[in-house]
Amino acid sequence: MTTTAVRGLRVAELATAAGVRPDTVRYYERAGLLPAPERTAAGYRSYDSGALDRLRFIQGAQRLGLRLADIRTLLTVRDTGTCPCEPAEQLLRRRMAEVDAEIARLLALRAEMAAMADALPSAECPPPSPGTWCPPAGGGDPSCPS
Amino acid sequence: MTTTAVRGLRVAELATAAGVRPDTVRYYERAGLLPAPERTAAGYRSYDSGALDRLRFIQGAQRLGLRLADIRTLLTVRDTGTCPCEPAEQLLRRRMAEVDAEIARLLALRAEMAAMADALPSAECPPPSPGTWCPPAGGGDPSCPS
DNA sequence: CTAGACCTTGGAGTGCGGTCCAAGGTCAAG
DNA sequence: CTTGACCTTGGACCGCACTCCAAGGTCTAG
Repeated sequence: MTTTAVRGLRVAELATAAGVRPDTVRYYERAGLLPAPERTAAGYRSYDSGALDRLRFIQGAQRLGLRLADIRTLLTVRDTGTCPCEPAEQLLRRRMAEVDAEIARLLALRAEMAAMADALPSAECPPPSPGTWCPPAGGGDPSCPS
Repeated sequence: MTTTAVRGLRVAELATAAGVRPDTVRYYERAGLLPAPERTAAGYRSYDSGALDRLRFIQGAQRLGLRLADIRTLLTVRDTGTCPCEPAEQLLRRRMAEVDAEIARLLALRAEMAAMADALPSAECPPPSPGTWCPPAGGGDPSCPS
């Protein structure tokens, strides 16, 4: 057998491999997302490649917009040996609904902003007109130009 | 004429009129978004309708996603008597670009999530399969189902 | 006159996900 | 043996926009 003395990754190596900072790795440990790793005689954290997988999973889930608390839940389920697909699917669907809502909101916003930008051409405003405004955004108030 | 002793709004009245909390109004004052209002003999803040306009403007700008610091800049310009259209237009365009980028990001994300949701049908996972996963999201890894 | 609803202030806390710090220990190169 | 790069810990701090708190003052209805 290969002697299993593979000298685990130190925290900075793991962090670099995943593209995060050492502090972030330690933070995840404190937050319960990464298990406490083995330690060298000197007390240094020593990670195996499983930790990198886990870290990458966290990043993937985070990219979807899941919060660390959700991700922790998923990881906890997995750690029981159960596949976390079921909770993951729920989170996924919930998050998809959120994303859809956000897209809709932003599209509406974008349209509104475009209309606004139109309404102020290259805009020469009569110098002192305090009290009126450009972006009150609410109910059509192109009070500024023309 | 109506005697102009219109008894200005107290902070809670202004806040209610705008749909925010009194603390928020005071916070805006501290943050330099609302000018220090007149005070009654007892030291109570007393607002006129201009404050409500201003507050509504802040809300409109905020709805566009502008940060309070940006809004303060706009308000500061206006307070000189100059129309803030020019800075407003810059902020508007910058923010539009941000919104566009965010929309694009979310659309890509949504597509990815939809593909993922497809990939886990109603998903019966072989009970203990730790190490593999559902949402690592990175490079196509439907490791969980089937 | 008293109860209760409002007002004042400065400062602390919230949530989220980190990020930085100081004081001290460890390790490898030169 | 020294230098410098790493590691350890607990805790403070960041940004953002609030939100809440305590301790005290004021106002108004009954």
